Amino acid sequence: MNIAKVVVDVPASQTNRLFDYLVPDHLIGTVRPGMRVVMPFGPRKIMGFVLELTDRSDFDKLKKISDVMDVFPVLTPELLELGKWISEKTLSFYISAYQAMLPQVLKAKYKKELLRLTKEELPDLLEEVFAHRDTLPYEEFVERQGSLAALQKAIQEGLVEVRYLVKSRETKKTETMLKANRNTMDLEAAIAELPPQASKQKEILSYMADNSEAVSQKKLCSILQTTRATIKQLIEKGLLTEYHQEIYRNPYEDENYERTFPLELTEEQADAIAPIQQDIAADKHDVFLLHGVTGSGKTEVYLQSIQKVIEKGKEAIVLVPEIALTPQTVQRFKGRFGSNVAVLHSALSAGEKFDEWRKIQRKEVQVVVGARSAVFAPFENLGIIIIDEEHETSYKQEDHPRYHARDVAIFRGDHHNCPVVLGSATPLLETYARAQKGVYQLLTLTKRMNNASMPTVDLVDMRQELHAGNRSMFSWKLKEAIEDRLEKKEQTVLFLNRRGYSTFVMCRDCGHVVECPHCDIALTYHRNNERLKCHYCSHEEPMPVQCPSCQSETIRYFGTGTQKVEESLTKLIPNARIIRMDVDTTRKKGAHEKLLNQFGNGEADILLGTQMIAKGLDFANVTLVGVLAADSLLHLPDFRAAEKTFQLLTQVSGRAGRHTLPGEVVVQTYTPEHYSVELASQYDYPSFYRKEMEMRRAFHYPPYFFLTLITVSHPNQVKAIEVTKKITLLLNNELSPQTSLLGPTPSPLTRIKDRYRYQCMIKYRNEPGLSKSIRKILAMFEEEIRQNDLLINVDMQPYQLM
DNA sequence: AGCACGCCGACT
DNA sequence: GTCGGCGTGCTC
Repeated sequence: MNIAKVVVDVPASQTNRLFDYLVPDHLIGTVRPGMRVVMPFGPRKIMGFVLELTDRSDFDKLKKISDVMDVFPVLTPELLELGKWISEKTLSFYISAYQAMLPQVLKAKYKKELLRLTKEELPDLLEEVFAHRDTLPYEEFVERQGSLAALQKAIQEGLVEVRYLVKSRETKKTETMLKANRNTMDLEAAIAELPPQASKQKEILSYMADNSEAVSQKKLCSILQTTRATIKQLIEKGLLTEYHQEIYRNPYEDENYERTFPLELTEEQADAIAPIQQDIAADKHDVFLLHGVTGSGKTEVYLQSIQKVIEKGKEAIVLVPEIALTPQTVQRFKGRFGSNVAVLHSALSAGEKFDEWRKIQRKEVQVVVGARSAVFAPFENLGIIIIDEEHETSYKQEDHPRYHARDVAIFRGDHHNCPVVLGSATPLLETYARAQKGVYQLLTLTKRMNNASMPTVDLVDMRQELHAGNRSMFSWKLKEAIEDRLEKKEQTVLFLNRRGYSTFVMCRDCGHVVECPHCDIALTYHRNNERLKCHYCSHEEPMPVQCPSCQSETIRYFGTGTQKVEESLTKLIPNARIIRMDVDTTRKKGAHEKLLNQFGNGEADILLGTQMIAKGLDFANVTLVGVLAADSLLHLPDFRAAEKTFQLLTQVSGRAGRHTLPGEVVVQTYTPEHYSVELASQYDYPSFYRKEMEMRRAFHYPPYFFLTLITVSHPNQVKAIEVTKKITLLLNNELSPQTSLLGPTPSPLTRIKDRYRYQCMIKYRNEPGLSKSIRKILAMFEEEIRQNDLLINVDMQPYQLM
């Protein structure tokens, strides 16, 4: 078993296969599958993942592995299998799939440097840049414009060597620990020997005499109000020793989580949890859809299922949408399971993420709560996987590998013989359809906890409002309701859907809209620095004083950004205290949490925000929810527009009246008669499901048809169209006649970063050879992709069509 | 992806 | 002659 099959860290189609390497004698037994290794690849050295060890190879000139990067495998055998499956399913490279499973810091960092091999003076041209150093970073050689010819000559003559360094980015945080050097008797003696003015030193020593265990320097300083300088003197006198101990960066260190205990389940909850717990007990894999109205206590079902898993000595993964991974959510899991929980989400620093990941790897926790990528938690004894808010689009990764966390969860659930629970108040249509067909098992919660009723929903037709002479963005009804809450000292959540309504800049004279010079999209106005920004590339420019087209000075920003809503709200109800939550106010680390805490403490009357306040918020004093523009999603070119509208309205409404006070929802809309708006106001998911399924069937959309989206992009528009056309024709020959091909059509955003984007949509019911056909076609364009700045993107089961 | 090799036109 | 431009092909 001295040959390793390795996936190399080169994301390219030509290297997307296994390479064989010899394991040198001193590494036999050390190198194991799932470890990262360093090995020569062509003239350089790179990182690779060992997939397996064997004793034979078809290749006769094997090179040797140069180094191992890990003490323990970072990928379990299951994850190695899973990676293969993902890359095949999503048409990505193996290496990309494996990288996606690991924390960022385990990605290799490459450095190239020049190494002097002789003690003698180098030729003038080289010595100039070397400046008598033994090593020289290669970038510096390039920066200082060193002579390539002189370098090549020196390498041939054996004076200089190019060295390739492969390093991992991970760092381990350490803490300085202090220990007394002698036994207690000696310490007393030492205290007596110290000069009388060394009072602090004496204090430290007597503390050490009282506490036999080692103590961290940080702790000691804070207890005794002293500093490193004093401690250092004692170390120099040989009375104390210091050493460094590895510690975890603990992002939740300062927070005290109040322990919670299992609540008594309602009858509905008990019925729902029973089949899940049966599966856990029997090591059986099923996929459950837990369909429960907002506030029906889905989380308690999760918590008590996990409890059973922990009792069995197994592990649990809980996925939560990034946007809902708030301290409130974390609190619920930490509160029940304490330090047995690791948390993984994007607000953590790279080092913190790595530490949380390591707790999982070392089996120091049994529960992980995290966003999409937490589905790869390296547990080896999984007992349950839970995906909360299953319908959320953030579970689909939007760049390679374009995996869906649900698919990964089901793969792992099958591998570990454990249940997968998908929870939602508004399941994705595809999911509900599978539950109807019996592929998934449906569990339903129809009632809210505490016998709370669903808030009443008032639809306000904004067209009538306009006819009646109200031109503001707040209807009379909403204004009255807000004022009423102010009087009663209750709170209001105002929701604005930003998409399609962001602030663009338009000239009132000629109608000219300021667009990004590199993308086909209007620039967004940012008030704080009076500048216009593009949300797709990094382009930024100052707010024009005159219209660039007609020189008129009546150029203004339009649309309804949260900033603008805040302004007019302040005008309308001057005494209201408002907290605004959007991308601008939550950019800083911890800002999100701070704002929510303020609102929770009653420091404001109104919480105004975008998507990020739609989910998971639970404040007892909120009795009014206002939706400013319910149909802003409805007119986007997306077959899920109606579904997304229904989801959003339901989720937002769910924020009101969750506890003892009854809730009310005011929904402002221009299309109150649309079935998604109307049925959401009645909380009627089943009717919405039936209606929407009819539409999907009629227009050949999921779940009746599968979709695959191929996007071609190129700086030259004609080239992009041409290639898309060619691909469409080729596919047409390959696929069955029942499959429909739409294309070439321009992407909804035709130009991004100066690249034109055209697409071809494949709609199919049964196309077993599709991946293979696409692979074949991609191979045909391989050279052009490499040389001609052509990009072809394939998304199997796309979510965002934009 | 990187990197070497090799072939060609443009210079000291 | 040889420097450096880029096209071509390989990496166990």
